[in-house]
Amino acid sequence: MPNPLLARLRLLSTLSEVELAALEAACSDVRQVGARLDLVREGDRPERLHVVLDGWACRQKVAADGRRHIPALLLPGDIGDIDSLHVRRLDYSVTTLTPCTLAVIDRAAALELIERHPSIGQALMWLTFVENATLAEWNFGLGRRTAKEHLAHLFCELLIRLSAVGRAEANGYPMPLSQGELADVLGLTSVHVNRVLQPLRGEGLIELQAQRLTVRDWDGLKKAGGFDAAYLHPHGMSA
Amino acid sequence: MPNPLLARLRLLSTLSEVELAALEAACSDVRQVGARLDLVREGDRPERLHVVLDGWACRQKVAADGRRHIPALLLPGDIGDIDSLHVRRLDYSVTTLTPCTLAVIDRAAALELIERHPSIGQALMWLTFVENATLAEWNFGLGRRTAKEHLAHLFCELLIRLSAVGRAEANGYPMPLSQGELADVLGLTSVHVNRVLQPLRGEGLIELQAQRLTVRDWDGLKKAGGFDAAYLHPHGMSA
DNA sequence: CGGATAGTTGACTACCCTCAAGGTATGTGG
DNA sequence: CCACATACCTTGAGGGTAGTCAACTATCCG
Repeated sequence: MPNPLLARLRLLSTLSEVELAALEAACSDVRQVGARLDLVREGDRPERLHVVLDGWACRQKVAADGRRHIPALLLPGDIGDIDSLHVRRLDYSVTTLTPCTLAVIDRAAALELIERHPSIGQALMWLTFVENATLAEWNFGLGRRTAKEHLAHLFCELLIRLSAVGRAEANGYPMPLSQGELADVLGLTSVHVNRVLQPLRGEGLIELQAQRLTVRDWDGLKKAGGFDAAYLHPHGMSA
Repeated sequence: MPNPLLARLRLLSTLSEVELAALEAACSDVRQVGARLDLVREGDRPERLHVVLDGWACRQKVAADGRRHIPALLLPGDIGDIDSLHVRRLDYSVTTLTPCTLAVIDRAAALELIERHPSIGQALMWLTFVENATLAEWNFGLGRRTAKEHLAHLFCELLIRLSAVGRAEANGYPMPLSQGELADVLGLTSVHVNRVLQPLRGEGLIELQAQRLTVRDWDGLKKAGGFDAAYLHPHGMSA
């Protein structure tokens, strides 16, 4: 199975083959883990970075009273805890949502890699900027979009992101999240996610069944979510 | 007037005096600008970085129908558009909220500075991670906190951030945002901000008048907002 | 077949929005 | 100095989106 982080950076960054090979070598410690498992926990002092090679994971924050929020979905090619490089205390947990294949990189090894290949550092910084842009877009969704718009927008984002790493077909993709997990992404309750899903289905924009989302009307879905992919920087560092 | 970005990095990063001096030299192009001015606009191809030396600015996104959201408040010591380093199209505008003093750094010069001093690149990456953590915390506020909790949380955050750059006293700070601007941060309407402000005043947690916020009961305010400063990484890169 | 998890629906509630009006503060020009 | 304009703040009434609580159904698995 090809490494989706490499596939992504080969297409989007300006890294040379030598640098890509060095990064690939750093991803040699590959592990399989089950679903619903904490890879790191809020408050941990991070010593390892986790690259998602296959499966879905998320960052999550849980308040003292149990309120839960998911500020990031981690898809193949994403680094779950990239800030472990320079931050000494994590303020979120990284949790698998499905069984995952991960590459685990020692923090010290990653820092050494960046020192030897500054371009890799730049590529990681670029990834961080894209995450930042995504977080800002989610902010807008949480504050200024209706639940229906927000959900449609999320479905659009996931199609673009999964396509970039070869995990989607033209008209759909696997959707392993429960309505409760979608709610924790969107800042809603599972009941309301269910209710908002119905008009999206009824208007013929999507189908969602058996852990699989089918986009029936891409233009309509984009319009319903006010979606513009620019914030995902789909053309990479140099465009 | 001392450079607040330097003050911050002197305290929080592991930069040497030589590196700090190099960064200071890069900040030599200082400009004064008025309030409510766009420094860069959504869609721009960025050629300059803007460091806030004094005054308040923000990142802002405006949808086609006029809905507005502010995903970041930029205080002295913040870099308004740090992703200009590696991103070729901005997906937000940077706008001044008050008259500001700015240092303007040419993008190429900044890249050269990082190449010569990799530690400066690491410090900037750390700043980006802290921004990221702040964005994630705002996400939680937008999705999972009530309006009153969210506003209290924001007031707490601003006290910590302004204190770090010497712009707050022990019990308060200048608050130049109108209720409408606060609403665009919190994903509310100005009417509701006004209503939520009243219990915070009535319970003796804060005073807010004449563009100045006074914290009357810090513990109470923290409790009302569920505030824990850890996400701001107030002890810097190495702690 | 039994148990657990997830999805669906209904009734009721509440937080926040919309629309509208009036009040206060500040600045400007005559 | 006053008249006026312009923001911004405050308050009220009514409505809509999303939450809560609860029950029922569907699906998956051992």
